[in-house]
Amino acid sequence: MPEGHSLHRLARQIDDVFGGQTVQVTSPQGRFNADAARIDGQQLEQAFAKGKQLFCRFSNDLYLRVHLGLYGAFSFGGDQHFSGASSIGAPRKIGEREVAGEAEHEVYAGPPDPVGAVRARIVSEHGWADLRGPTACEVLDYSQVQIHLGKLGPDPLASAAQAFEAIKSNVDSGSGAATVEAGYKEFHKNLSRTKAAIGITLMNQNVISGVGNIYRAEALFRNKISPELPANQLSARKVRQLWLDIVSVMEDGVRDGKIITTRPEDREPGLPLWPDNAYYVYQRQGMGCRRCAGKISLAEVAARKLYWCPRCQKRPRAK
DNA sequence: CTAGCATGATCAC
DNA sequence: TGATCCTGCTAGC
Repeated sequence: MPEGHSLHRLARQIDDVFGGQTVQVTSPQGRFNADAARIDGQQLEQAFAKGKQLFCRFSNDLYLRVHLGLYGAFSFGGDQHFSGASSIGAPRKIGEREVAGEAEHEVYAGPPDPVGAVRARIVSEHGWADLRGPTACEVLDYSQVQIHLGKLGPDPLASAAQAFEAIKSNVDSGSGAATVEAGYKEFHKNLSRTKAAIGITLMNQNVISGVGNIYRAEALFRNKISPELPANQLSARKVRQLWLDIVSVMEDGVRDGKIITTRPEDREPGLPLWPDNAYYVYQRQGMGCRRCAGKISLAEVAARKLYWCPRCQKRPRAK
C-alpha cells in the first residue's frame, strides 16, 4: 500500500490540483453515486491525511473519506497547469509508482473516458483524478470524521504535514518538535498498554497510524528490535528511539515518493539504489543481512509477511 | 488465458 | 485463524 507516506503525498497533490476549486464528483463505476451527489459541485476546501486515510473537506461541510486498502490508487491528469504524480497508491510490483505528470498536452479536452472500475472521479477546470479499488470511499459529516480520527493512533507524519501547511499558508507554526513529542508520548502510552508482540502492534493503526508492512519490518530492523518482543517490554528510551526513527524514515518517504530505509554505507555497490538497495529486510528472505553474517528470515504473522534478521534483532533473554 | 499475489482491514467463528 | 472484499500486474500455462 499506500503506507502513510503515500497518503500524505496524496493529500498534498489533491490540495494542489483541487484546493479551493469547484469540482464535479461522479462515480463512473456507479458504486459511489449516492455519496458523490452530496459533494458534487461544491468547493474542495482542503485535503489532509491521518495514517492511511485521506479526508477532503468540502464547502458544504461534508467530508470525503478514502482508504486505499491494499489495491486502491488515484491517477491524475490535467492541462498545462497540472504537474505532479500521475499515479499515487497501490503499486503492482515492488516500489511506489509515482510517475511524473503529463503536462505536455497542448489541448486539454477534459478527463479521458474512464478506464476500468473508476469508483470516484473528481474534475475541476484544469485537472482530474480517478480513484480505483479503495476499501473505503464515503461522504461523512464532521462528527463522523471525528470518530474516525479518534480511533487512529498518533501519525509520525503529523508534524511534517503541519509544517507543510504552515509553509503553504505562510504562517509560523514552529518547528513541529512539539507535535513529534506529543506523538511519542501517545505512542509510548499505547505500547505500554499492550502485551502483544511489537511486530504485530506496529501494524495496529490504533497504536500508531500510517505504518504498514514495509515500515514495520524496516523500522524494527533499524532499531534492532525483535518482532517477538512484547510491546510493553520496550524501555521508554527504546520507544523514543523507535518513534523518532519512524518519523525520520517516513518523512523521507514523503519526500522521495518511495520507501528507502537503508543508510548509504549499508548499500551494495554496483547495484541501483532502487529497488535493489532500498530495504534491509523487506522481501529479502534468504538473502544475506546487510549488517551481519546472518540470513533474513520470513514468517507469516497475522496473515502478513514478516521479515527480519534473527541475528541483528535478537530477543532479549527471558530471565 | 488464468491463478496468484500485493505496502489493508474487517468480520465471523 | 480463516474467509472475504476490492483491482490490476505478472508469472506461468
